[in-house]
Amino acid sequence: MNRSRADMDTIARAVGVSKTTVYRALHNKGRIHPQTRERILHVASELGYRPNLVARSLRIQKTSTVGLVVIGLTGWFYSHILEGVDEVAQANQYGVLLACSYGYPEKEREIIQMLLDKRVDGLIVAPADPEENREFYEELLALQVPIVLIDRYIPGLPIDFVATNNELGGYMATRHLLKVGRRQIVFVSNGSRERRATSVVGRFEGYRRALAECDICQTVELGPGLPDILPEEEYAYNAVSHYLSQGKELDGVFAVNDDVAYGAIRALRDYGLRVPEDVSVVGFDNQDTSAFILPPLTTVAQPMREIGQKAAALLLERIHKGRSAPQQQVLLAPHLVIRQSCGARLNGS
Amino acid sequence: MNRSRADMDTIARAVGVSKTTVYRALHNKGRIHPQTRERILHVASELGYRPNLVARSLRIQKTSTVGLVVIGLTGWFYSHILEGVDEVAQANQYGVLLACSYGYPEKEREIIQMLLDKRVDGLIVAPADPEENREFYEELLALQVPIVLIDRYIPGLPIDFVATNNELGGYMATRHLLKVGRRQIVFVSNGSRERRATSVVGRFEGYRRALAECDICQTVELGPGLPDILPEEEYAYNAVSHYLSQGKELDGVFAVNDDVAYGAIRALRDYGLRVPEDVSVVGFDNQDTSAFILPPLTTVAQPMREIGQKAAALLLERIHKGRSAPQQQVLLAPHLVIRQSCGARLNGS
DNA sequence: ATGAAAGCGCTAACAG
DNA sequence: CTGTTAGCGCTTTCAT
Repeated sequence: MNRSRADMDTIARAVGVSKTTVYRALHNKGRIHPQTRERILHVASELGYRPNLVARSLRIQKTSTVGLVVIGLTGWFYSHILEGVDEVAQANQYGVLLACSYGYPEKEREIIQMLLDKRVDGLIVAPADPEENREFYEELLALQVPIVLIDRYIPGLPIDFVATNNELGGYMATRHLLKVGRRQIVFVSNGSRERRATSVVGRFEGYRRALAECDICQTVELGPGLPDILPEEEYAYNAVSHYLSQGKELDGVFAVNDDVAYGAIRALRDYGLRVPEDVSVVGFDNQDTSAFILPPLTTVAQPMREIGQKAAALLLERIHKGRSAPQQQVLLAPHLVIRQSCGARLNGS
Repeated sequence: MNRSRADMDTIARAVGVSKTTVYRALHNKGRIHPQTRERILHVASELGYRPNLVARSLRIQKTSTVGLVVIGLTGWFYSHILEGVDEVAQANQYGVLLACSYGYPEKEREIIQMLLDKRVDGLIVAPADPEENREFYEELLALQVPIVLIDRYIPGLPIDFVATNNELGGYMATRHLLKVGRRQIVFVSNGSRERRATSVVGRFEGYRRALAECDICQTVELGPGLPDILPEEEYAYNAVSHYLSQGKELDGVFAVNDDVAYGAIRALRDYGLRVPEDVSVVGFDNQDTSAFILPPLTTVAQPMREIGQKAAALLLERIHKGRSAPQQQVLLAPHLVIRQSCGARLNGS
């Protein structure tokens, strides 16, 4: 880190003025003689001066850095969220300190502690579990740490939060399956750890509500119980295959995300069922790939990049406005992208 | 940032000792009376003391933070690299300051400047362009900034670098196509900006070499020239469709990555060509999805997470060992994953 | 075994 | 218009 070329003091000495004057010249603040300013600026660039932001941070008690903790990065979802956060952070001259919890609540705590020790100005986090770290978040709240949750929240805690309206998404997906005449619709989720996340729970609730509206009270869930194996496609493939091999029936699949849908479709096919003729399937996320597989996947699109942007914007607002302002819950609307995996529209793409 | 509860001075006063003693107790350094130590530790946790890492950084001239700049995060590739970096960073108590260049060389410079101002201890970067920022990197080199490049390098500059052996990957892919009897093999790349990257150039070179070995000197490249439109699937779809619509022929496709392969396959199908019966295609990256689409995609797998890990490890080594040690170029071996899109093995997965 | 004091590089209040 | 001084919270040298 010792590579910086010169500090303000060096410049001051070189020009023959005081450090304060250099400061004024560099920040164009307060009265300063244009000539002096020029000389200073010239020498500064001559010496390749660059401000030491850690010194500044220490002095002004603010780092212009936000901490971002997510479950993992390999999925379509968080990648996009991250870009959204990055965009607004860059636009506001903020840095982003990133770390993954990989789904472990205790790691999440460690990471956050570390970020706090590094004195980030605020935090954006996708909590690994809705319950495990409840007390921890209560403490953060008490400490007035600016924080906004994304994708998942901690029920009952007044923390700002931005996500897709997952319940609505699940409802829309299921309604669509119902509309194309399906009645034996199963919900395929992913690993059991993920299953507890409020986002997944929301999708399931939407699914349940839609079924209930049609007087179907039995919900069938595939996934939990199986060993947690990534990749998601494989997990789903196993879940659906297992269900089918027991002689159980289904004519519709609501997959918790597109990757899961791919795995489900493959399992159906391998079992001799045609999609969409025999079974309709709808996914969640609208990955780019979903428009190009066969059959093109009907899926619930959520505005991921916007979640990231909105979360960052909200956090910056919190950081600047401070403790005031009540909790904000931003729920972004999902929308259904109809393709061919449900048979609703066998042409088009 | 003012939310910290107590500093060393507060503790010192509370216990009735000096700041230095508190320091010794907290770090368990030097001689200190066990009793005093206990008392200090107790009061510290009582007060919820947390070290101020920015103060420490200023003092010791080291931030325990690395800067990471990538092109974008929405692809399979960088997501995985990032997790690799994150893993070893966490294991070594380092933080990761992340930012995306989105492919713009000037943004890349700005970002790096900002990271340097924040005094990161080192940088990991996937340079947007092999030429545009050449001088800039020469300066960084002169300034002795610890830096390792990933995925793409700047030809001629002695900067540490870790990536897949892309030339070999391209060669393996093309050899395979040749082996299954294909002779009219086209290379489908993506946007023209990306096309300049050394990783893509490498794949192309491997493709060319394999063809040359079979006395095929004509290479055909699809992609460059078309408007740069994301998503990649769509770009590839257009490129292949356009080629086909001109009445030109092909019996093999080497796609620069799996997403491009999906788009290509779809274009072939829509044109009435069967994969793998009429045309063989091989991709690059081995995304999880590739094993589940139809036909399962034959593709060149690269060890992405390892690239991230290795890059981080190499950087930390540089940071600690300093200027010594010659440039290191780490090329990780790719391997071919044979599925069914080439027809070499119509069973299995 | 403990303490005093200096200083990392910057900002900001106060004086002139 | 410019300079002096103090201090952010920590580490480290030198005394005691």
